[in-house]
Amino acid sequence: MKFSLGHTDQKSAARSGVITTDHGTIETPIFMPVGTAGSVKAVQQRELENDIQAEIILGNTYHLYLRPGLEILEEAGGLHEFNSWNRPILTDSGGYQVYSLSQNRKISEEGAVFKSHIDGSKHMFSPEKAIDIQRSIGADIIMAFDECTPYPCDFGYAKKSMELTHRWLKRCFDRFHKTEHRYGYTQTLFPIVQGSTYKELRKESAKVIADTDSEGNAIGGLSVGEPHEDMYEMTGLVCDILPKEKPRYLMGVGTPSNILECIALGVDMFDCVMPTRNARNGMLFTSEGILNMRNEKWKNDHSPIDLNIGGYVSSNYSKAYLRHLTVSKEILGAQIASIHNLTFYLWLVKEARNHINKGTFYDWKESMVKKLDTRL
RNA sequence: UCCUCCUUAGCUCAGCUGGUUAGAGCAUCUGACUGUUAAUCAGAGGGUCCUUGGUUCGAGCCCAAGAGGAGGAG
Repeated sequence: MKFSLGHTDQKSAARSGVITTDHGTIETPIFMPVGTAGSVKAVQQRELENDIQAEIILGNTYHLYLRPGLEILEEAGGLHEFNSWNRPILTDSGGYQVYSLSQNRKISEEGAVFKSHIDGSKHMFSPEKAIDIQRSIGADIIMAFDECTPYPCDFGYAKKSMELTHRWLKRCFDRFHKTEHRYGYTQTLFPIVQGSTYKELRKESAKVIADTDSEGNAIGGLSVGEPHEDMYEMTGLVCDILPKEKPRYLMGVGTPSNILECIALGVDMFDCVMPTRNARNGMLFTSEGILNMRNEKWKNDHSPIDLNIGGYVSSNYSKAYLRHLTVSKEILGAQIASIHNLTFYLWLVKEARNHINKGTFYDWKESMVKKLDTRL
């Protein structure tokens, strides 16, 4: 993997750049649609490529390991072959499941024991295992196995957890360096900053991560329920410490305005389930603001979903039609809403990139943020 | 013409030997959702209990008449 920095904004830490992987290039800042189980829910790969113009998507170690399982993925020749997506893929390590499946797991120095949410069976995830699985999946960017702490989290636990994540990180790198990519495409491992909402822990963690020989770095443990100001403060703090010449990935973020604010703080990569999950639940993000498609007020609104962002789906289907599909629980409603929301997210980061390159990012961001959080 | 059964929320229906403010599912409306255990979850509104009269301290429930519906007999 290679990262070359483009322009940097004068009034903020925002920057543009290009990531080069064996599966193609990614222009940053970028939003990465989440495809947990090898599928961006309700969206086909050709729609991701043609309509949404996604440049990289996510997969999830825990979910793919449980289903379909590594044997099938290896048989297929890796996830790219299996799901017919031949652009870059990033896999999360299962670290987030340490948080989200907290009812069904136990953490020790060795790793985490999970009870499968599918059949209740027990599985051990260690840093080594997380790397091995991600070698089998074959993503271009793979993630260190970490513990994502909940919010709120007391200082003592946050510190202990961060230190464990750091020890796990060393084991991840050891395993990563001792193993090879499987399918002829190189892989790169991103370490993850933790430290909850404590400045001194975040600084400490960021220094540890900055000192690794990684090709890119991630910030985890945010957007788990903390106030936005905390999220921005931690992100800004960490970005100042992480090296400029490596891409910065803020995991799990976020709302459209979260993304613009964090681009301003120096983040290059984002992923979030929000555009897809909320789409399936009837919520649309548009260039004018947020709307709930179930609301009665769209019943007779025959105007297109969003004319400002381009794309077939957003400029052809009307709000009234999408409301009808949503209220009727037609599958097509979930598909249209998902494609629209992702098209919008990709449009948003592309606009950000263009404004960074033109030197007009900060003022544009300030005016956009107000609009994006408006409830229509 | 007679007999039997039915009538409770927009719809389909619960509602005990009569006893607080009549419930459910669906539908409607509204909200939540941030490295997906989620096409999910939560909340709200909505009633002439067919009508009228009676019995009773008290009736969705018992009695009478009527209205509407379903089935059966002739």
